[in-house]
Amino acid sequence: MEDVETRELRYFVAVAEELHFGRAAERLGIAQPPLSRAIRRLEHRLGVALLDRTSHGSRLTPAGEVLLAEGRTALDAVAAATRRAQRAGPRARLVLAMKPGGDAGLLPRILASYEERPDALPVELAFSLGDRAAMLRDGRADVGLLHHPQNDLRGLATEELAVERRVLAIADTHPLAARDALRLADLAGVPVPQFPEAAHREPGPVVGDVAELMQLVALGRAVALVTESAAQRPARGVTYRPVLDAAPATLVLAWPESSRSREVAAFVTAARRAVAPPATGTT
Amino acid sequence: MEDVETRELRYFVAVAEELHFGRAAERLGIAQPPLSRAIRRLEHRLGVALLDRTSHGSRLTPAGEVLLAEGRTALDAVAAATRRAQRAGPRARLVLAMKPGGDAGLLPRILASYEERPDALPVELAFSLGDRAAMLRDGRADVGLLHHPQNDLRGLATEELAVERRVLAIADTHPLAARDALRLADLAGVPVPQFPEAAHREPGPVVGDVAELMQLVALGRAVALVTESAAQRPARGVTYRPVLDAAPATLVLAWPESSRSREVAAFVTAARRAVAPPATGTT
DNA sequence: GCGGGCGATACCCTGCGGGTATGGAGGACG
DNA sequence: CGTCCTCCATACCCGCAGGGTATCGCCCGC
Repeated sequence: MEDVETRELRYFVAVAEELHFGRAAERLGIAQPPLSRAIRRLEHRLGVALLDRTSHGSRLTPAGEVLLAEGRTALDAVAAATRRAQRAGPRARLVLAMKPGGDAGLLPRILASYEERPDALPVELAFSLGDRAAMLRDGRADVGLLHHPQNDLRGLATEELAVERRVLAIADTHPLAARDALRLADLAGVPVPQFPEAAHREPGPVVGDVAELMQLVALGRAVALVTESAAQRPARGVTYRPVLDAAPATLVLAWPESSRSREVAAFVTAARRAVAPPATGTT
Repeated sequence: MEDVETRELRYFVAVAEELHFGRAAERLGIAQPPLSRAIRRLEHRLGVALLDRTSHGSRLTPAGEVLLAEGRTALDAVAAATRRAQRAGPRARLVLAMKPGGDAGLLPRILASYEERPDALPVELAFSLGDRAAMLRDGRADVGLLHHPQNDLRGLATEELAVERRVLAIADTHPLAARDALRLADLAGVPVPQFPEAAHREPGPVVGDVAELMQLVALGRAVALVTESAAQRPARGVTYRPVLDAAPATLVLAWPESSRSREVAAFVTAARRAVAPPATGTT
């Protein structure tokens, strides 16, 4: 019951993800034998087998599955601690993670509301098409604009900001664009691009930014479900069509649930005030 | 931006809590100079000062405050990962944290419901008067019976089980026992025992278990607010009196929000089913 | 049966984490 | 105002853990 160092956890996670000591060692930038030894020592210390080694790759034991899942969140927590501490030094600031255009037009009001506070920190916007929830979990961001249920909000506290319908971005020339409204079933065979975000080995083209995406859509090579507010910006060759049975997306302000940060709390309060219609406010 | 080892975090947390390198080193079981070096190296690597050293103790910088809070949760996460992995090995089991008598009488039904499942694991009961929420956070337990708002449920997912009124346990002979009902204000000067749980430097006697507590109450040296169901068990020399304005306690089943464990999910489902009145169930 | 791929073992070396001894600065107190 | 005491930092040393190279043993596929 000694204690486990983050290095050991990183090693184990690498092996568990690769299921191959050689590749894992390469990814970690070390040689294979020290890695084998480290994992072996870890198993010995915990008193459980983590991997079933065969001569053609390895497999996780149940304990290994658990350590993979819990170890990832532990590594995130460690990374979050160091990053947030660094950010709290001189030049302290608040990092807001969001998808470009993913604010439903609310961001100016929210920022203005926050910046009214005398103790407001500079707010740094971190645009990302990737997993913004992960940015909150590992400390790259302090607060984020996310969508429910599209994002996995576990471990995050949230404040609902708006509910948005989603529409389909599609090429003018696409046969489906001739119709006034669509259903999800109509999209069965159509390629939907994946951001690195959803690189869950799903099929479909992978795009890196919004411009690429719109290019693909205009060319008729793909379609994309976007929120109604994002569809305000016209793009050449692209039109928008309602999808009758697409679940709406709820825009939420999210932050790590464990946060006791006064600054995050202040930002959340300011955002809530900015979004709530003044009439509804309970003074 | 290297990476921070858990040892370094433990060292920093010790220093941050003691605000004294010598005492922290003693607590950690090492000498003071290596500790100083480790903290210095950590500050250097993060690029921020964590402590303001004076020749009479030290104080935390803002970055240090952040690292203390976030570092604690990170250490909890690491501990949770290893403990849960160990528990997932052979002799896998589910650990349920609860206060003795803190189940509002629901536990037998919950356990029976869970044990009906063919894949049910053995359930180990972990009785604790201490911080049961912390047991979930650091992996000593998998699920817990907690009270809202008495427990800090941040980072935990919960399922409401019951709402309980709280009553005052008081000695027969106590002057206040003569009255039929009390208000919180009546308890102003009366010592309320603290469990190590609430050892927030509050005044009042500290007790280690329920027997000690009841002894103190019977002797008139203390009173205790307990849930109505816990008051079912009579104790010699102790009576129970309603407290009109004591906020009720909600008994909740709680588990780590980040848990993806199939077993925890099964237990929660079983508990929900056991507690919901059959009529209300949406078969 | 043989070759190739993968993990384990053997062995060495460097650096880091730990120790003791001591210096230097700042506050308390006579 | 000088002295002492407290506390952290520096200097120096040692041992081991963590990393590297070379090689073995095993199993699977051909």
